[in-house]
Parts: sequence; structure tokens; C-alpha cells
Amino acid sequence: MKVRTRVAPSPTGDPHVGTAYMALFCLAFARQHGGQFILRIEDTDAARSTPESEQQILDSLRWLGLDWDEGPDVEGPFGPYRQSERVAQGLYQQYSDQLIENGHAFKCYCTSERLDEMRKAQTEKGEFAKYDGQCIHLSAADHAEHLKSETPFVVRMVIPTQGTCIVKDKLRDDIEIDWSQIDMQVLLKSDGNPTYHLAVVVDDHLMEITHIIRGEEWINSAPKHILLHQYLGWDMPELVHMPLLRNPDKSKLSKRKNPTSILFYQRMGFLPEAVLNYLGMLGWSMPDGEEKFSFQEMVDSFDIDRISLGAPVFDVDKLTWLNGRWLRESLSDDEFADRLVDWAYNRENLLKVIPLIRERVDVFTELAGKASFLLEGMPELTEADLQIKNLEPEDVLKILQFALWKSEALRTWERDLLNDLFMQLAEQMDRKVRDVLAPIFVAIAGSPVSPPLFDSMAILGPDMCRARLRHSINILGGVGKKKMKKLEKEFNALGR
RNA sequence: GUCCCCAUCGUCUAGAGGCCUAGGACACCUGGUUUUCAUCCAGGCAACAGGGGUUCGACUCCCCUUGGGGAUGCCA
Repeated sequence: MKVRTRVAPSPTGDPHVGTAYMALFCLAFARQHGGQFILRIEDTDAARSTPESEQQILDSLRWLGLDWDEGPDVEGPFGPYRQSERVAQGLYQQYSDQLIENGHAFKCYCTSERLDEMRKAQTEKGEFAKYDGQCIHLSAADHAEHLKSETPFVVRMVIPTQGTCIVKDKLRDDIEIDWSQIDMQVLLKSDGNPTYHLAVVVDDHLMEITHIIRGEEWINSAPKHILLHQYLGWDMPELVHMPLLRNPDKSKLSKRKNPTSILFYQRMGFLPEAVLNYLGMLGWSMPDGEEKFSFQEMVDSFDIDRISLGAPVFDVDKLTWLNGRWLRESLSDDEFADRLVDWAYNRENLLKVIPLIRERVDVFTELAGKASFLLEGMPELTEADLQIKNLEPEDVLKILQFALWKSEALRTWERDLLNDLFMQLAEQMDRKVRDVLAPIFVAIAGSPVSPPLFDSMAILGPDMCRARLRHSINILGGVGKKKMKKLEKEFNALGR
């Protein structure tokens, strides 16, 4: 059997290190067995998917060297590799129809209001919230009537009313999940797009995926996937559920608490081989215990049974140490110079910076000091640096937190949009623009005197800016749980 | 609430019943090398969540408790 693995990110935000983590193990496993690794774009959520995000995912996985054998930009025999294009071919519709025909799925006309109420009532009774099956009993006449009145509908899958599903996972004992705990999953949304559950099953089968390596968060939906394979008469691929990367507080790694974007680590000046090495040592180890290893070395000694199931905390300190080793031990001076130029010390990057700096210098020697913040990581700040004229320390903290939230909501990171965003914030907070911007200047530029803020932020990019805002918030002692709730309330009251 | 997964130093991990007085690494502390700093070297601190079994013998196997996490969407 030829091994084929896949990673299937949805292009709905920044390229996540979790995606790279899964891709790394998929690739390592595939390479170890002389198999193939496929990149598939799961853009069935029309409202949230963007082409920019897709491009970033492609770029950052490629930056890491996680090259795919087939994907949206690499021709392959099982294309297209973008689900939206597969939707256009009517691929999922066809299987959805087949499932309905065979009595494995049904059309459901229930409104979201009714479903909300139903779930609420079930939860209150201490039950597992799931669809109550109302539309499963509809007669042919009922369906005809709905068809005539063009009632929007979804397609749901039929779930056994009793018994247990056994989920086989290569890394753990058999998992038993009662069918009563499985909802009659929507397969086709009312807009005609498939949900993840239908799309993943159809595509994995059609693309001849043999091993599904994915996050632990999917264990509970595995029964749906197994059942769909049965309904369609297909063989189920082998399952490997990887542990989830965690924040220092052990919750699932999230951008609210940590920089999660691969772009951030690139921007911070990490080497791709070090990042990959670090991801590889989370949940996996070399047989001889060596911590520094290249991807090829990982493949050469790869053994899926050496994956440990405890949830690893993503520790930037250790990544930094490892990156230092790569820098010192694996690069010649020549290569070091080349990498540095590739990274940021190049003409293209300089041309972004010069327009902001040239008016502010008289001789070249002044340049480094004024532009350094654009090439640095976290600015070195103390609490004293964040004492701002006209503002109480509480206000500074609040402004920074609000700025962070505002910036998290921003979809496209551009100068003018940033400008609008913070003008709006000042207005909503009923404060002078200058006062609101002052702490943000310090947090971003490391000094109250700096080139224009929004241009600088645009150059630094969203991840670096968010990280710096968070950095300053932490310097001020951070925001406790209680205070966070209060601030959140206040923030939401600002309106949009 | 219900279901599922997981559990070794603060963090990443080694450990497949006796090799464990639990090993390595990051972080931290101490000392050495270095004009300084960094690197490097040497050393130190620090863990088997708790309770029951099984066994001649449990970090390792089983059960319970606790803790953490996840799922519970017309998001993936």
C-alpha cells in the first residue's frame, strides 16, 4: 500500500503553527514510507475563507520546507485540491444525494431558532445536545411542499439510535463512543456547500489518503467519519490523533494568548529549520535523545510510536535556544550573511523603511537608531517607559488592551485601515487621539518618538504588532481574569 | 451538564515490570574559560497527581479519585 497523508487547513486566518505541526508529522510519516503528502485547502466556509489567507498558508509551509507532492499549486492526479473548486464540480452534492437515496441522510428544514431552543432545553436537562430528529420522519408530501415553497434546508446524516462506535487510533487503545453521543451532523449546508465532515470523507477517499494524521480535537467526530465511509462503502483510512499544542496555561494554543502565526516566528528571525526541529521535538523524540535534528534526520529515525500523548506547551524560550544552536552550529559566516539578507537586510525591505526615516535624519549614522525598532523583536521597556503624560496607569493598560482587541478584529492589515481603527477607538473612548495613541507608540516603537505609527505598524505586520502590544501589557503586570472580564464588557459596550 | 482524550522536574521529554538512588534538555542558581558580554565547560535545584489492587517486585498493568484538555455549530 502506498502511504498518502494530507494536511487540510482552512484559509480563515493567519497560518497557524498547529497546521505546520500536523503537516510536519504527515510529511515525516509519508516520507518514511516512501509515500506522498498532499495539501488540500478546506475553504467550504465561504464567509470566512480568503485567498490572502490561503496564500499565506502556502507561503509559510513552503518557508518551513514542508513541501507537498500535490496541492492547489502543484498539479496532481486527484485535483482540484481546493474544496471550493470541488464544490463547483458538484462532487459533494452527488454523494449527498446518494446518501439521501439510500436512507443514510435526510433533508432538514428546521430553523436555527428552533435548534437553539432545542439545544438549550436539552442542556438544561443535563442531556447531550443534539438534533431531535424532527425532519427525519417527514413524508414525501411534506418534502414536496417544502420544495414548492423553497424552504431552505440542510442535509443531515442518519445516526444509529443505539450501540457503540469503536474508533481505532494508531496511538491509543480502541476508543468507544456511544452513538447516543453523536449528533445527526449537517453534511450539506443551506448554501449548498458541504460541511467539513462530508468534504473530508469524500476527499480523503477520492484522494486515496491512507493515514489521517490530525489533531486530537477530532476524536469525537471520528464516528461520523467512520459511519460515512460505511454508508458510502469505502475503506476507512487509519487514524492518528496528535496531541494539541498548548498555551503556557495548558489551554489549546490560541492567538489570544500567544503568537500562533508562522509568519510571526519568521518575522522574529527564527530559522525555518529550527522551527521545524522544535515542532518535531514536541510530542516526539529521537531514539538517542538528541534534540537538534534536521527534517531528514527526523524522517530517517521516524517512528510513529515514539509520539507521546501528553499535550506539549509551546515554549518560545526553548525554541529560541534551539534556534541559537542552528545559527551557531549549522551556518557558516557566508550562509549567515545570506540568511540575514533574505530575512530583512535587503533592498526591498529597506525601501519600505526609507520613506519613513529619511525626513528624520540628517546623516546616515542617525538611521540605525531611528529604524532599529523595525528590525527588532520585543522592545526593551520598563514600567516607567509606559508612564504616559495625562494618563493613569490603569488607562494605559486599558488602551493597550483595547488596541490589541481592535487589532485582532482587523481582517486586512493596511495603513489606512489601522488609521481608521484607532481614530475610531479614540472617538469611542471619548479621548484625544494623541492620548490614545501615546501608549501604543511606546508599545510598538519602544519610544514615544518614532516614525509614523500606522506606517510602522503596517511594515511590522499584525503578528509583531499584537505581540508587542501584549508584551507591554505584560510589563504593566498584565490583566487578571477579573479585570479582563470587566474590560471585555466595557470594550463590547464601545460598539463597533 | 453529557461524552471523549490525557497525566514523569516550572517547561520539552527518556522510560515497554526488576537496568530507577528516575536519565537528558530548556529555564533558573553557582563556579571556570573569556579584556567585557555572549558562547563554551563543570556543578546545583527540581518530577513519577492521590488512593486502592495485580505481582516476589511497579513510573511502567488494572480500577477509582483528582487534575488538565477537547468535543458538544449550517467553523474547521
